[in-house]
Amino acid sequence: MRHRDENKIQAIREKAIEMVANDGLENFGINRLAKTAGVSPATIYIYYKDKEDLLTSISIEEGLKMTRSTLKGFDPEMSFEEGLWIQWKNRAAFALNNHLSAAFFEQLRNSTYKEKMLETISKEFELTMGNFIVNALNRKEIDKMSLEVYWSIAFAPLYSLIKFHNEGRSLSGRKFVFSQKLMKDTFACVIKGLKK
Amino acid sequence: MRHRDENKIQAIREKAIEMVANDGLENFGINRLAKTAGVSPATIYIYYKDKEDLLTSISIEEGLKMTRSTLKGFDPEMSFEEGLWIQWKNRAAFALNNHLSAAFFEQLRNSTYKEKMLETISKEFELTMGNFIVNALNRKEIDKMSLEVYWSIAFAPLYSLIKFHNEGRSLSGRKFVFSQKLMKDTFACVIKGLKK
DNA sequence: AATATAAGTGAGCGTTTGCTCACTTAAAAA
DNA sequence: TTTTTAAGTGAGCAAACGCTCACTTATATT
Repeated sequence: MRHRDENKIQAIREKAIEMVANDGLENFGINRLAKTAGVSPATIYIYYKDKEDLLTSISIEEGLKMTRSTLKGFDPEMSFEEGLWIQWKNRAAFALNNHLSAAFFEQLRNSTYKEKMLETISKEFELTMGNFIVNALNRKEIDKMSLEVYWSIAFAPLYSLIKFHNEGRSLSGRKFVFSQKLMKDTFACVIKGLKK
Repeated sequence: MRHRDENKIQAIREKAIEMVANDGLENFGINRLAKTAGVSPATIYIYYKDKEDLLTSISIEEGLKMTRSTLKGFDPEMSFEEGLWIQWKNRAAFALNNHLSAAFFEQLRNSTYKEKMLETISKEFELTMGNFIVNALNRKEIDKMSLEVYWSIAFAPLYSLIKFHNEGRSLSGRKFVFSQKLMKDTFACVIKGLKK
């Protein structure tokens, strides 16, 4: 039996991420991917059932990477402020160091493929985060709120900053640059709003 | 000279929005749109140069509708809290009453078409919002911060709530429902973080 | 009624799409 | 060394794609 060529399988994954991140999901195609990855179209179908399977599989892998990276050094028993700050730092670092992965993920999160991937990924998030928020509640660090409201206040601002950074877009005249100080200031604002 | 049939032109716009909102940008096509709108493919090209022109034109129109709707009854001279709250209410109302428009806009905002549309739309936003934030600064209602940071803290949480609502997704077990009370609570949190 | 002009069309163009098939190649098992 | 198995391929299919063209239709102008 012939060995699987790990270079090929990795080229497929890597180029798929690159292409979706750079040219958008709406311009992504299997034939183009095959050509870019230096592989026959048929080879892709050895590893993935179809286009949808390829995109959802890769997005789940990348999503889990991102989630795990975000939770590195985090413990649900931590104080609310410390725990949230670690996640902000981790998440920002991932976005800056894995720009293509993050952009790919963002594309899929806003597409018709989102259901399958979010189902898988949010489970990991819910478990850890559910405990964290319950602990913070018990210690009376924050007010009672649903997980969705919590997410919207605690994480949405960070995601927005990252998006501004990635798009290189600026609302004001000057170019927007993501700095540690800027993140810390924004975090301070968010924490102030959340804390009792 | 024959008259333009407003029904046709409107059907094209309407169905384009509907199709992108429901099936995603990656499944949107001109032939399909023509069939759905009850029109010849060639007719579409009377009104729009090509597919890109159609999508960007419509997205700019819808985006301006949304922006104007959000600023209804708003005045940059208002107190910070009152002004921001009006925008929250307006923006939420628009999202709930114009679900398809909002979903269409969100699809394009996360695609390769975003540049052209955001360029046009954010101008209107910047002017009004720039004044508003400068006024709040002068009155010492908030701390100095860039427009991007302001946007990320003041609006990203609301957009996140709306997204949860539209996706019908729930992180917790129960289904997430967007209520006036929920919005008010979230707003209180955000204001608390922003106010001096 | 005749003419001019722009709206609107259906058939279909060349290309690209997702995907398959008959086939070759590499390596383990016999 | 031969056989078996799965990896990997290039050519190419049917369907869909974006878009155009020769044409018909409706209305304002002459």
